[in-house]
Amino acid sequence: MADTAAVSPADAPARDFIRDAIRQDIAAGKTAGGVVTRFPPEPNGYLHIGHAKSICLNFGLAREFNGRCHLRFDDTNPAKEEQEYIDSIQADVRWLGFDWGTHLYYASDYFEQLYAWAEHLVTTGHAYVDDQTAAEIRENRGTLTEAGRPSPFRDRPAAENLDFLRRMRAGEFADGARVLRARIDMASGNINLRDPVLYRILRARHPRTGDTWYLYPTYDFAHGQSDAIEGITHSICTLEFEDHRPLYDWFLAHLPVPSQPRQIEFARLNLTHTVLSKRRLIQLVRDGHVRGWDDPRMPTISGIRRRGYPAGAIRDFCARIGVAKANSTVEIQYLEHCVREYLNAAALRRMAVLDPIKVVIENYPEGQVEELEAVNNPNDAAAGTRKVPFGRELYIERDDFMETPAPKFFRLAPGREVRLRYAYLVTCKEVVKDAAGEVTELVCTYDPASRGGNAPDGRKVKATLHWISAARGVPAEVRLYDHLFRSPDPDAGGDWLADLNPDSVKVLAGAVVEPALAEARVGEVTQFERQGYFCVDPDSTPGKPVFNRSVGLRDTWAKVQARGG
RNA sequence: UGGGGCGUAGCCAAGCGGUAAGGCAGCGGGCUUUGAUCCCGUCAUCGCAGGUUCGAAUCCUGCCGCCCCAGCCA
Repeated sequence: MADTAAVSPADAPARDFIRDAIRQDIAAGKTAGGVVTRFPPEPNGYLHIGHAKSICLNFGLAREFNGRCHLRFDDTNPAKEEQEYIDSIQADVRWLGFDWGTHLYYASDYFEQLYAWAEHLVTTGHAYVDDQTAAEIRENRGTLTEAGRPSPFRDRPAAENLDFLRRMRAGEFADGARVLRARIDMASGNINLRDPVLYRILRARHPRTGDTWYLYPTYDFAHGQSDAIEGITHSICTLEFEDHRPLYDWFLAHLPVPSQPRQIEFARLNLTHTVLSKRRLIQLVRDGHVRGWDDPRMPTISGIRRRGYPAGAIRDFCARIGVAKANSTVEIQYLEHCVREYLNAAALRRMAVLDPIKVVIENYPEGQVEELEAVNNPNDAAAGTRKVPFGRELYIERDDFMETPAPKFFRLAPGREVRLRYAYLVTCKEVVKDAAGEVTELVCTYDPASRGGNAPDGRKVKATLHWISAARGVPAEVRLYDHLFRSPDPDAGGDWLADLNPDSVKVLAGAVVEPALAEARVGEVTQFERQGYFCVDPDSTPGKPVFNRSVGLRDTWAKVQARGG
């Protein structure tokens, strides 16, 4: 399945408050060097669909404005970060279809410069070393309605602060013994301005800098300055950082930074029937509620990829949900729609019987096999055709037969004639059951004159079924997925884990697929006609392919059934 | 009760003073060798209340509701 398949993104150029702001900045001459954005993940977990929104936004902006987008790891907290995450994040961004060129950076690349700026703030009287414990600092920070109290060390002489800061760097003090704080305003209504911590002592091995540092900058002290160093013009982040913008700007104003980036905040993505917080995703993996970060039920990029969602569909989804500042939760059905739409154009059609029931065509010659021509994609003539073997013994879907057909059920039933796709019209003559009363076989007759699917007399049938030759079909395992959580908002009930969907995966070990599918490669997605889109899982073995259902086809019959009871 | 945001249909979202785009879902219909795709139709007066104006979702005022902030996390 080519990722280049046509999906028409909105014809009109995207329009949102961020693009408007950038256009204004360009018009005002504030972007002489071009528009530069960045995607700044912390390598403490795997990327998920929410990050995809940010990635598409940042890289998309760079593309639209002929600028560039940097990939920068926000690796300021070695206690939580790992190389595994650094690697997976790069793979995921690439898979999504974006390229940072030579612009791969790490906040840790700037540790030396950041430290120099810390000394600068100390020297200019804008920062001080605080000896208070973490508890004391918290205590003195005040509350939402009460101002904070100044630290007893707040007015320490600059020379003394500088000495302590250098000794902090030299590793003379224990973890947590002292911190460097900005001297701003302990009474500010914005708590971020109540003398925020700039550096903390932390003896942890950093994935990139190893053991060279005993102190690490906080996010606030690292982020804006890193943006400034890289010449980022627009630093786009999520709403929870809105309160940090005054601090972001404060650093840019008080330090001799090489550029003045602008921070703009947008609402992060929320999706129904899943969770998107890193903490929870980690918990799902660690506690074994899923099989790993790439479990097809996970909203992670790696999970989505294994599930068979094409990168192009994700990009389309991100473009269609838009960017705004209102908190919002997108229905997961919208994502599924985008996947279907993309795959409808791109995926080849095949036949597969998930839950087989045997059919014997009693008037079809024993031992005879015919190769019937089937279309690969009715919406794309260029996809060509293939041959599908037909024989006396076949399998059809158990759901496609009802001994006593319900109203509006127009598939196979005793005495009823239906079409076997690309093959013949067949009529059910007899129902064979086992001792338990379970239907084990259907005896049918076929109309030899209906080869290909149409009768010369022009008579119509109301249903067309997919089928597989019993002799030539290939056994397969098929995994059907449903939403990971039962309710739209797993949090609503108070205990999100209690909302886990016990039926989020259903394994069908006895499926049988057409021969052409035996050659499908891992990751390839095809449409199983009348059922959905299925992706070859890496668990596949030479004799037995394993398929993940990416998403089902729209099922009007299921809807009718549900409505009718 | 401090500070910062947000409120347009079930969901997402345009709109930037001139009389409510689009997509998803839903509903009705057409086409059909996938009950798929595709096609057509249908589906809101903009949180509330005042005010300004010839005219307001768009401006002003006051309410109401929701979200974020008191990590040496990001």
